[in-house]
Amino acid sequence: MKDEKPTSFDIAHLAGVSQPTVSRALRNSPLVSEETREKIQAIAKKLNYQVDINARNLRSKETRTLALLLCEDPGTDDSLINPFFLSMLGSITRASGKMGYDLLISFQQQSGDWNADYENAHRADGIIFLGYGDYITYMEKIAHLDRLGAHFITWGPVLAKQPGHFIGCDNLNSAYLSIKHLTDLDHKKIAFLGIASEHRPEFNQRYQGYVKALLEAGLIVNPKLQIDADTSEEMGYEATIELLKGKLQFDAIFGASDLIAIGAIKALQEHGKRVPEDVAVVGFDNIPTASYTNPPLTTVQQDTKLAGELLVENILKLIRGEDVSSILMPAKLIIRDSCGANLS
Amino acid sequence: MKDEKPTSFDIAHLAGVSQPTVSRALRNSPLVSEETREKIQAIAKKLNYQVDINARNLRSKETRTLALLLCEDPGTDDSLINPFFLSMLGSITRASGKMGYDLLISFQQQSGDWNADYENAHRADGIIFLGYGDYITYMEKIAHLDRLGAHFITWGPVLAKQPGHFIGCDNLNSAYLSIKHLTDLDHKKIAFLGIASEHRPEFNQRYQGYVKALLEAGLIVNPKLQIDADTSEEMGYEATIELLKGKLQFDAIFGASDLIAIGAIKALQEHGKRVPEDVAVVGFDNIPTASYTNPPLTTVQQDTKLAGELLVENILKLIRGEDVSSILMPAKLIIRDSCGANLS
DNA sequence: TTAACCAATGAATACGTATGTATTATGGGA
DNA sequence: TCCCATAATACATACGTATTCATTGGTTAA
Repeated sequence: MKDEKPTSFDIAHLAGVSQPTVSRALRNSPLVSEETREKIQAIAKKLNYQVDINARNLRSKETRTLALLLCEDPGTDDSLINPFFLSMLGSITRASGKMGYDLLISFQQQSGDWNADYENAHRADGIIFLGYGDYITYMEKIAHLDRLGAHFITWGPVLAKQPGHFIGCDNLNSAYLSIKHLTDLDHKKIAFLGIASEHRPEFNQRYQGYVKALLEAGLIVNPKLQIDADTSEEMGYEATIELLKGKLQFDAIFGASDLIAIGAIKALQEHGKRVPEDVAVVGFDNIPTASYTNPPLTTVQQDTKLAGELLVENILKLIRGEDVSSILMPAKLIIRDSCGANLS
Repeated sequence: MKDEKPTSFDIAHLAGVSQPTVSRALRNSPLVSEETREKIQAIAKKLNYQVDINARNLRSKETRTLALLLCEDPGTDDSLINPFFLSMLGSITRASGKMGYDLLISFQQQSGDWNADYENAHRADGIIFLGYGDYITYMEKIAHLDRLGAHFITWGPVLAKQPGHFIGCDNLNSAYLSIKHLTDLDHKKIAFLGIASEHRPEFNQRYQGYVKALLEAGLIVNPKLQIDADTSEEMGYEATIELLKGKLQFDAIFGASDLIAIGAIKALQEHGKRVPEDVAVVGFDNIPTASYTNPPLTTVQQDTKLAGELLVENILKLIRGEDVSSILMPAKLIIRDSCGANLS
């Protein structure tokens, strides 16, 4: 029907007032009389008027938009994302909506210039990093962002003396609890499937929890039982094959993520090992599929809903210039059948 | 270090040219000499200059942003979204990024004023609806959007004489294939779990495919074997309980979505029915979990990657004013163990 | 009665970019 | 030599809003 979007001038004209008065009236400024405000708001409603976001943002230098950046693994080209991230994504979307912020989502290569595209271009007031790729590389980028005064927060491992702000799972204690569960069930030769290098500190922290639990149970830590595997079913599968090919005995596997654990179960079963009778398995993340594996996977549940809310809450604090400190989130062990029953 | 974001005027000053020349140089306009352009671009790079998106959008009345709207079911308050939608979301994000568009994501109540917030406010050039809630209600909203000349496309059932533009799965034929698979395996009393009303046309289409396959196999269609269930494990579970409580015999269940089928399997097994020996089960969507249920679920795979790409491609066509027609996407039957082996 | 004051509104302007028009310089053809 | 076409650039302005400052009319206190 109407071709042209109405502007505040149109409304001003119709109401017989000036444009600034319209602007004020629509923002419920106390500077306009109640009578005028009501008249203006009625006209605005009738015309289906909406403030032009771009004009407003240009003028007020604020976007009320957050950017969510997922670092894309160059390897995986198809659209299968880590289900744990998807769950986080859902909770972040809701949380930012609740706070009146729009959410801009983007997949980025780690090689890209992250800041350029978002805050610097006034596209968003702040950035939430969900998957950041390689940690060492990320740190270099962070340093740059920080120098530019960008507002950003990261879902990732909380370390000492870290630049930027992080919210992450208490990997060490969560992994510790998992392993303790295994040792309590009398498992003695527990393999760790996951990258333990500095490039993946969250896995590294889980490895530390693993070591702590073993030592506490009086068991020997055998580094040969640690096999590198990144978060995917394939990597978990292959790592398990490698383990099976080796000469070392093992009676349990800690998969540093559910996908790894799922791949492990598959490999074990294909090679005639029963889970949990021959080999117990635990995972990490509690992705939806974890309760449907056969047997159902004992794993560590991360509270993605709370995590999303905290990420949003804290990035908003940063935007407002308030102080923020990194947050370590406790996780919970979900016990299912993949570890076997307590034999004691 | 620097407090103020540099503007095109700053660059112009440094380069000894005017601001419009900077604008043109950065957009590679043929109106500026190569020499000038290179000088300007070098300065821009050094200053880490980025065009202010808001100013550009205000001026050019274009946002290069798409909005993705998920209609939020008022019932489910937590952040567990339908995994099928999450998969679509991932593919849409990638596709729009590939086309140079930003993606704005929002969960909406069906009661909200969808258009107001996005295109009308110049926040996005077009809208992709992923979950639209109740179809009848949605149609009313669509009519309004259409009248306003909004650009939008919907992932949903393709029907005759539909306003707006839809891209959706070929529900009828896909369900037909599933049921035919069951009848080929000699199942005769097949239940349909899913809402078959006009409020959920995609389920309705699946029901039509179900009917078609039964008739073709010379079987009787018993409406009592259709039980309402919306897409969730709980609803599938409850519908199956209802089925079990009834006096009707059945030897197979078609779950109108994987989540329904998963709930059905759970209910069946809890009540001492073996799957697939006593009751075969098929699902729809091929969510990641489908291959991990016990037994693994035979289901219909939707090509979410292609769907996401088509949605983005076509909304861009609409934005450019090109013609677009609705698209019906073929799906593929994924045969797993939940239907049993061919007995013939 | 008058000065000071407050409430309500209008006028002017800035935000940073993109584009239509005007201007300058340069070169070629007659 | 002069004119015109063309290339390159500058000038002026529009986009729609929000804010600062100025103005108006009416009210209160001295």
